Amino acid sequence: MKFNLSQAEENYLKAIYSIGIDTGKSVNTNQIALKMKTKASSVTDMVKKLSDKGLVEHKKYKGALVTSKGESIAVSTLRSHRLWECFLVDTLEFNWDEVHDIAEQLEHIKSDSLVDRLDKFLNFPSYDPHGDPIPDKNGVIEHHKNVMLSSVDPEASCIVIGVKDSSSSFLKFLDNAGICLGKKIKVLTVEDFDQSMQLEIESKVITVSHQISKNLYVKK
Amino acid sequence: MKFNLSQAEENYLKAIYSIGIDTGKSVNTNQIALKMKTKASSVTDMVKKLSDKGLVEHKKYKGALVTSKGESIAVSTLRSHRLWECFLVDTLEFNWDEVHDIAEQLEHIKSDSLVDRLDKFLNFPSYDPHGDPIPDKNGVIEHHKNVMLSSVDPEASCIVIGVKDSSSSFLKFLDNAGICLGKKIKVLTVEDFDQSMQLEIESKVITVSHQISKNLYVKK
DNA sequence: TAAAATTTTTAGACAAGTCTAAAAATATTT
DNA sequence: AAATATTTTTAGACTTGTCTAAAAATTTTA
Ligand SMILES: [Mn+2]
Ligand SMILES: [Mn+2]
Ligand SMILES: [Mn+2]
Ligand SMILES: [Mn+2]
Repeated sequence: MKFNLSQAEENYLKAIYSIGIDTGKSVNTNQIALKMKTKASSVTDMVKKLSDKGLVEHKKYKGALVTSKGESIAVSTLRSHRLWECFLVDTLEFNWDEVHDIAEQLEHIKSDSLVDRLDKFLNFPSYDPHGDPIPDKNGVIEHHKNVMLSSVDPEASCIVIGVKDSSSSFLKFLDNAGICLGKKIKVLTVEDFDQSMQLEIESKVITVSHQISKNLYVKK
Repeated sequence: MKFNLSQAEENYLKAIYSIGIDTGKSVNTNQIALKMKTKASSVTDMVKKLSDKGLVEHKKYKGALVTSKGESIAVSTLRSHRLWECFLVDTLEFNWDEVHDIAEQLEHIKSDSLVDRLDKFLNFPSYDPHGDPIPDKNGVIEHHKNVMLSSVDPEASCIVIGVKDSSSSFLKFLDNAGICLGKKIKVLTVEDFDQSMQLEIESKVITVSHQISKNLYVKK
């Protein structure tokens, strides 16, 4: 079967797929509505449509999950999104906080070979500018282990490998704080009251809220 | 006033603008319908809408013309289209017959600086892969003089500078015939009956129909 | 210039995707 | 196990862009 999906359908599939990956469970209507910034009733309509096309499995009142066909479409949209983000940052020299909304449009361009040629031109990158893994041509994607800065113990050091939130405001905050991918962070203290953290970054000390620390992926 | 136009609106504006440039006269509903591959009634609806927005001037039963606001949007869509075609051919190494339909989608991506950054990355090209002039940042566009191969006299020589038809089938024919931009062509004879032409291209002689010769822009 | 042909517009319908408000089902409290 | 609260679905409406068929205007022909 040949799938020529609308942008809306692709966006919903991506949302259902990624919430499903995060939680491991069946995805609720309201969770989808929240992610898609739309109303539950619109979600119900779309889920029905995707279910009719065999792209999601849906049990009334019990939420939805992508099928394998649905997953492969969602993953290829993610691949396209992340490669375009690489292009925008590496080739066109956008800042990492400017590219998400543009990639949100570019990911839907229909062409048999466009994304693969882009991949080749970019020299087959493994991660996008926000540290998210890029699926390969066959849809194989590495799932990283989701260690957040918020779970690092006092005195321990780690390296920033990704951001959970790609919003412009969060990324601008990180720019100002001197935090970027690959940067080494040492956790000095964690405040018991609000879980805010004192961090040492290149011999400067700063304090960040839990809101910040739970949106940064780190390793080691 | 801020214009956030739909893809359909941008495509109609481009069509009305380019037919208007070609003919110099007010553009008929049926001409637009033909170019847009749609029905006259749909054109009437859209022309009304564009007229309400002040982007075209329309007199009932008398056709439409873009206003200066409409023209500047049409030209900036053309600029985007042609720069993306350059990118696809020069950077991603597509053949010139593969890029039109992809650029038709890419031209509608909304971003304040994307097209200008692309322009810079491509080193400010003046022509797209089909020989069409690329408007600059301010919407200034060179209009070339439209000399067709079909109007060249026997014994005269000329150089191919553009194609009027960007369809894949026409461009593939040209590839097979060894005709590309910059190629020198000598007209040997013109058949009186069907205006077919005998051409000499790099010491090979070929015959082409009027259909072909009237779709090639040449100079000298 | 009147009849015929053509072009353009109107009228009404439809599909996609969204929304609000109300009904139905499920989950949580007591 | 009811009563209450929450979630999800349905019902009906709206927008955008399209279509067919019919009416109206314009142009061409005779
Ligand atoms: Mn999207
Ligand atoms: Mn990203
Ligand atoms: Mn287009
Ligand atoms: Mn072109």
